[in-house]
Formats: sequence, C-alpha cells, structure tokens
Amino acid sequence: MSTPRPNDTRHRLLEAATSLIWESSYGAASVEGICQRAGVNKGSFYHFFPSKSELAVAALTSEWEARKPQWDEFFSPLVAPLDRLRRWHERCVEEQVRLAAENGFVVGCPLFSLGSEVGTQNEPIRQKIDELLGFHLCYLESAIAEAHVRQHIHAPNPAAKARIVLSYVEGQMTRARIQNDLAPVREIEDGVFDILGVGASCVH
Amino acid sequence: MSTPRPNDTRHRLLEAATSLIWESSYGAASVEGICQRAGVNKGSFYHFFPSKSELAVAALTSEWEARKPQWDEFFSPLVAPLDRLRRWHERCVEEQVRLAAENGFVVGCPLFSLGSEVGTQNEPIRQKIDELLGFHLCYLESAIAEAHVRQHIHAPNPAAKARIVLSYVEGQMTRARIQNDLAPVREIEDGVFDILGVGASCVH
DNA sequence: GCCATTCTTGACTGATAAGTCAACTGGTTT
DNA sequence: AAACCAGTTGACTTATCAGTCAAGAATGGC
Repeated sequence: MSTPRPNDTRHRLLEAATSLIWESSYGAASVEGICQRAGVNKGSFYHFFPSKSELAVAALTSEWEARKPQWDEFFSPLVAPLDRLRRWHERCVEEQVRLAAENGFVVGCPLFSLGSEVGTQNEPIRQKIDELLGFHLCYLESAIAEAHVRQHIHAPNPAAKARIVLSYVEGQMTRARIQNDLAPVREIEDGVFDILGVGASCVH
Repeated sequence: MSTPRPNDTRHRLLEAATSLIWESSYGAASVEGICQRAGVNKGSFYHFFPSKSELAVAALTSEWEARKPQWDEFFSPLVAPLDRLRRWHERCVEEQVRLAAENGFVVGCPLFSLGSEVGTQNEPIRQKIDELLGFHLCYLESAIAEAHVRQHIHAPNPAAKARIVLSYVEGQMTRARIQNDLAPVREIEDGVFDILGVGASCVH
C-alpha cells in the first residue's frame, strides 16, 4: 500500500471547515461534521487544532492566504483603478454563481456571516475577521484614491468612500444570502459605480 | 396570594428570545437559556411554541409589530423626506448606544445577524426576515422617491437607491458588531447622505 | 534495523441540546 | 361541588456536542 494521500490532513480539515461554515454557520458546523467532510477521524482533528474556534481562525487565515494573490492581481497598479473594481466584482459574481449551483442556495460572504454570528461570543474569531475586512478596505481605498487622483471620480476622502463601498458590498452579499437570490450580487457593480458617482459627469 | 403577573408568559418568552438571539446568536441561544431569562419552565415554553424555530419567527413578528408604529411616525408624510432618514438614524444610534452600554458590546441589527446565520438552514426564519427587510425597503424607497420629486436629491430610480441605502446601512450595522465599535453606526447618516448626493448641489 | 517523532484510530466522557410527558394548579363554568 | 381547562411544573428521553485518551501505525533520522 502506498500512502494514498501525502500529509494533507490539516489542509483538508481547513478546507472542510471553510466550506461547511460558509454553507451553514459556525454553530451548525460540528467538529464531527467537519471531520466527516475532510475524511478524517476526530482524534486527528485535535492533533492539529486545540479547539473548534482555533480551527476557525486558522481556516480564515489559510483562506485569506490562498486568496491574497488573486486580490493583488485584480488590484494591480497595471490595471485602471475602476477596472480593478469591475474585475473584482466579476469574479465575485462567478464564485457566487458556482457556489449557488453546487449547494442549491446563495451563500454570500463568509466573513460577514461568521463575523456577525460569533462577533459577540468569540473574541479571537472576531479579531481575525476584523483584520481581514481591514485588508479589504485597503484594497478598495487604494483603488478609489487612485481613481480620484486621475479624476475618474470625485472622492476627496477615499477612506470614507471605501467604508461606504465595503459596507454596501457586504450588505448586498448578505441580502443575497437572506433572499436566497443572486440578484443582489449581480447589481453590486452598478451600485458601487452609483456610489462612486461614475457616469455622473462630475463637474465640481 | 394574588397572581404576581397576569398571563404574560408568552410575551416574556418572546422578549427573552429576541434579546438573547440579538446579543449572541440563534445557535447560541438555547431553549433553556431563553426560559431562564424569561423566568419560565421548559414545559411552558412548549405549551406556547412547538419548536425553537417557530418561537424565533413569532419573536420576529412580535418585535416588528411593536416597532412598526415608531417607523410610521418617523416616516410620517408630515416630516420632510430627508428628515425622516435623519431622525430614523438618530433613533438607531440611541438604541445601539444603550444596548452597547447594557451588554458591553455592540450588537448591530438582529435581522441581518440572524438572517445570515440561519438563512441557508431554516426556511421559515429566512422568509420572515426577507419579509421584514422588504418593509424596511418600502420606507426607504418612499422617503427617497419623495425627496427626488421635491428635488432635494437626484434619484430617478428610488427603488434601486433604496436597495443601495439599505445594504449600506445594514453593512455598517454589521461592521459595528464585528468591530465591536459604535463608530460605523454613528457615521451612517453621513454615509447615507453621501450616497444620496445631498450637499453635492446636484445640477443635472 | 532501531528508535523517536509524528500522525492516526475510534471508543470514551461529561455536558448540554431540543423536545416529551404525566401529574399538578387554580380559576371558571355549569 | 363537580367537571373543566389553559397554564405550570420539573424530571425525563434521546441525540449530539466538544473534547480526551491510550494504544497503534507510519515516517524519517541514524
């Protein structure tokens, strides 16, 4: 017998946790369920992670590390600032469409779902999500600031504008989950450009 | 012995459920915990409600019925449309400040927290929250449409604008919960008026 | 080949979850 | 006073939860 899989148990646990929590919720994703999806025994779980909540933090960290290169690519300085937003949104829609087809319902954004579920109950998870949303804000602010400098939009306070855009986007993602409808996800691009005043021939 | 309380057991259960779920989450609010907060035995719980999830739906319905008169007052046609938004926001801030002081952390919006937690898992709760958020949209759309007609803002598509504002507001409330910080709640008014283009001397 | 380390196994514990139930209470009806 | 009934009580069942553990397997260094 050759080892069927090299040592990826830890990684499979992280992925199983991410998907299960994303699809249902932190409370509804049991350790046994996560182990089952990962094809791993419960003892192995506690060999790699001291608790369910520390697994959640590790899963968030791992998920972000896997996604960061793509964010850096979408928000590359080589791309025109408003195109960064467009392509980033395009990718969000694609992912939500795929996940909705796979699961049979709209899943929305795991950071917001998990964060608002355990925000008042689990400080380490709360802090990690706060940190990750802070990263999102940075990308948005950078693109908005550059769009302002190039006079594509009028946004003298890019940080404030980025907070507006982030809350709007996350709000739409969450509404999509609550309505179980992809429409709010699809209209995010129009909404963001409305907020940024694109097309409003801004003569100030 | 006089009956110390008239028959308000059902009502106390509804209030206990609302506050517990709001402060923690649906999954973390146990039936026993709800009974304990309501000062009621578990048997009584199941005398009034067939299940925890039906209690949640009843609590949402009851909570909305209690709040509706206030919404009607804030969004009264006697009030200038943008003032409706201002005063509604003022009340939101007050409530969040009070709840944060009472609980020691920012609680945010229960509809969004609960909805995104159980949205993929519990259809009746999902539908009820969807309905209630639809009501919120109506109030916003009405005020925005009227503000547009009176040329206080430029919003030729009030329904779309209302969706943007609602997602933004709920996004900020959720960010406040995740950051455990009232700042996002306090800046909602500025953000809404930025989105609506108030003060941008709109000459179109 | 040998040993130490890393990983795996699955049964186990104690706690807690949602939901059930038969007996009981006290006020109202007839 | 007898029957009635909405409401109450708290112990009970069954299931599942997070987390433990001792023993065994695979691995890699020497």
